[in-house]
Amino acid sequence: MYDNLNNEQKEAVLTTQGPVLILAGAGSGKTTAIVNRIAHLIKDLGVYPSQILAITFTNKASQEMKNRVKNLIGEDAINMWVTTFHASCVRILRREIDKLGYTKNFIIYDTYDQKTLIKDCIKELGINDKEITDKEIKNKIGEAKDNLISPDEFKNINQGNYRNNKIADAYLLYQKKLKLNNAVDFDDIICKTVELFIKNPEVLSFYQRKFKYVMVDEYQDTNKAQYELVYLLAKEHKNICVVGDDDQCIYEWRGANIRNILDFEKDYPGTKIIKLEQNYRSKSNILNAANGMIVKNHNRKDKTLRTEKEAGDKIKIYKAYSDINEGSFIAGQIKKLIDQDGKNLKDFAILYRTNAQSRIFEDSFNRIGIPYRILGGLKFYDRKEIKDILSYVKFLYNSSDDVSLRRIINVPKRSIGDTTVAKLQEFASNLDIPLFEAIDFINQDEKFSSRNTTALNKFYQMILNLKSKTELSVPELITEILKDTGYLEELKKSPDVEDRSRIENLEELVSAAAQFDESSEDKSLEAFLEKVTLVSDIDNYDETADTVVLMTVHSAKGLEFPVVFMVGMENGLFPGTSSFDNIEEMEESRRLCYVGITRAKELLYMSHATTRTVFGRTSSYAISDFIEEIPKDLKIYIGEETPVYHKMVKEDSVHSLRSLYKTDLKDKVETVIKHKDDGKAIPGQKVKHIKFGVGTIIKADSDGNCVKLTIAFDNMGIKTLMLDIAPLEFI
DNA sequence: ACCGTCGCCATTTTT
DNA sequence: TGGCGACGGT
Repeated sequence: MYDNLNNEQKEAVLTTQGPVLILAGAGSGKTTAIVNRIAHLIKDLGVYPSQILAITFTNKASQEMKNRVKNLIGEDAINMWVTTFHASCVRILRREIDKLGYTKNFIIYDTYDQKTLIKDCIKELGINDKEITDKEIKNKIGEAKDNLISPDEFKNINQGNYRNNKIADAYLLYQKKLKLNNAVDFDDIICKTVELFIKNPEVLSFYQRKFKYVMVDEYQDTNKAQYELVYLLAKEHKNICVVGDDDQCIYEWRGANIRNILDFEKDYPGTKIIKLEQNYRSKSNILNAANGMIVKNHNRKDKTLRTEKEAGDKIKIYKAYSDINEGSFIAGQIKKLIDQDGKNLKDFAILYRTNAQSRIFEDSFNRIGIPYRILGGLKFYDRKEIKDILSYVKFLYNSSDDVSLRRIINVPKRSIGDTTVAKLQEFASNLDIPLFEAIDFINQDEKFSSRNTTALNKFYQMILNLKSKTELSVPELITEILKDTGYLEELKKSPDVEDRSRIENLEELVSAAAQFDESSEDKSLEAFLEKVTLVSDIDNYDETADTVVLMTVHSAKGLEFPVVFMVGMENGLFPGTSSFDNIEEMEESRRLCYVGITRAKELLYMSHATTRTVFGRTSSYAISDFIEEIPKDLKIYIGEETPVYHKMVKEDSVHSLRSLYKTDLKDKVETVIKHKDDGKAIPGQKVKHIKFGVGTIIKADSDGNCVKLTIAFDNMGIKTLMLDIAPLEFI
C-alpha cells in the first residue's frame, strides 16, 4: 500500500504510538508522509477520524492536507480536525469561552482594531505617545502573550522598570477593554485556549480524551503558547507527532522558539526521531548550494539533504550596476526563457526580503509587458472600504464591539464627529455600558445637543433595522448594508477615480460572500467573520494562474517554482543591516536564504546591485555573504565586470532616457567615482577605526557631497560614520 | 466637520 | 522617495 514511499517515509507512516519527531528537509515529501500516516491510522488501525487532530499554520496548508486525506480515505475525513492553530482554538473557544467570562459571540480583532484599542489605552492612561509608542506597546503585549505572560505577571516582573511598568498598565487596560468589547486578538486565540485548559481541567480532559493522535506541522515555528497548547493536548495519550525543519525556522522574530524543535526529545522522553533527507524537488546543484550555506549555522540539527536528480545548471549570480538594471535584466531573462526554452509565466518567482523591493520589478515587467502578480503588501480584506463594511457586519453580530462602532458611526458622513463620539464615550464609560447601548439613554442627558441626539438616534434606528436583517444570508446582508447605510451611494457620487476601484472591490466582497455561502458547510455570520479575519494573502494564491509571481521569501515558504530569482542579495539588505549585530538574527537570516534557495526546482538566479535607491538616496552595498558561502563550483557569475561608470553611460544611450535624468545619473556616477578614488570607501572593504577597532563597511550612502558609511565593527556593533571626518584607515 | 500640509519613519507577518 | 498620521486652519 505504501510502495511509493521511501523507507524513512514509511517509517514515519508506521510509527504511530508515542512521541515522534519527523525532521523533514525542504522538498522531502513531508505532506505525503503525514497524509499517509493519517490514512494508516484510520484505515489500518481503526482510529476514528474524530480522534485525530492535525495542526498547521496556514489555511492553505490545512486545505491541502485535508484534500489529500480525502482522496485517500474518502468522505470520512470531514470529522477530522485538520485546521490551523487559530481555527482549532477558535472552535474550542466558541464552545467554552463563557468559562473565562466572555460570551460565545465574541469577535476577533485584527491588528488594526488592536492598534485602535491600544491608542485608546494610551490616551486613557495619559501615556506620552512620543515616549512610548503604540507600536512598542503592541509588540510588548504580543511578546508577552506569545510567552503566556498575563498582564498581572507582566506587571510583577517589571516592578522596577519605569517604561515596562507603564506598558504593563496599558496591557492590563487593553485586556480589560477587549473583554468589555467581547473581543479577542490573534494572540489571545491561542493563549486564552491555554488559559481555559489550565483553569478548567475537565475541559482539558475532554479534549485530551477526544484527540488520541495529535500532529503538528511546521513545528519549528511554534511559540511558547503553541508549544504549551500542544503539550497539554498530547499529555494524556502521548501520541504526538511533530513535523518540522529547524533549518526553516524563520519566524523567531515573531516569537517562534527554535528550541521547541531542537529540544523535543528532552520534552518528550522516548521520542522516535525520523529524518526525511531525500529531496524530490531540486536539481542537485541547487540542493548542494543550499546545503553548503546552511552548514554555517551552529544552532541546528545535523542533517544533509540528498537528491537523485541530475546536477542541472549552476546557480547564476548576476551583478547588476543598479536596482533598475537588476529589474530589466530579470525581465529580459524571463522573456528569453519563455521564448527560447518554452517556459511558462507561472514557472517564475521573484523572491525578495522586503515588500518595498517589488516596485522596481513591477516597472520592468510593465515596460516589456510581462504579466505578474504580487503577493503580500496590502491584503484584500485590509482595504479601507472592505474593512468599513466588515466593521458593520462585525458590529451587527456583536454590538459590544466599540472599536467597530467607532469606525462606522460616521462612515459615510452623518454628522457624528469626534466631539460627539467623545461625549458619548464618556457617557457610556460612566454607566459602564457599550457605546451602542448608551445611545438609547442620551435623550435624557442635557450634555447632548438636539443636533447630536437626532443624528445619533437616526444612526441607532438604522442599525436596529439592519440588525433585523441578520438572518439573511451573508451576501444578502452585505448588499443590504451597502444600500441602507448609503455607503455605496456615496462612492458612486464621488468623482475620484480611486472610488471607482473601491466600488469594484465591494462588488468583489459580495461575490466572495456569495461564494462562501455556496461552498461552506457552516454558512453563519460568525463563520464568515472568522474566515475573513483568519485568511492571509497566500491562501488565495492560485498556482494555476499563468503569471510571474512576486513575493517575500517568508511568503514563499512551502511553495516551489521551476525558476526562482532571489533578488537584492546584498549585505545590508539580505541579510539586513541589523543582522550584523547579533548571531541569532544572522542565523535566522541565513535560514531565510535557505528557504529561498530550496524553493527552486530547476534554475536559480541570485542577483545583487552595486547601487540602489533606498529611501530616496543612492546607496551601495556589497554582494551578500550568503552568496559567498555557496561553494564555488556550484555557481557561475554572469554579470559583466565592467566598471560602474561605463555601464551607466551605456544604459543612458541605450534607453535614451530624458536628458534631465541623464545629467542626474552622470552626477551620481561622478560622485561614486570620486569617492572610490579618494578612499576605497565601498561595501565589503575592511577598515580600522581609531576607537572602534576593526570592521567591515556594509553600506555606503552618497548624498550629494558627503558619504555616510555604515560599518559593522567586530566588537562594537554597527556604527554610521562620515567618510570625510571619521578617523578611518583602510586595511 | 473637513481639508490640506507638514514632518516623521522606514524589515520579514503563517493568524 | 513615499505613505501615513497628527495637527492646524477655514
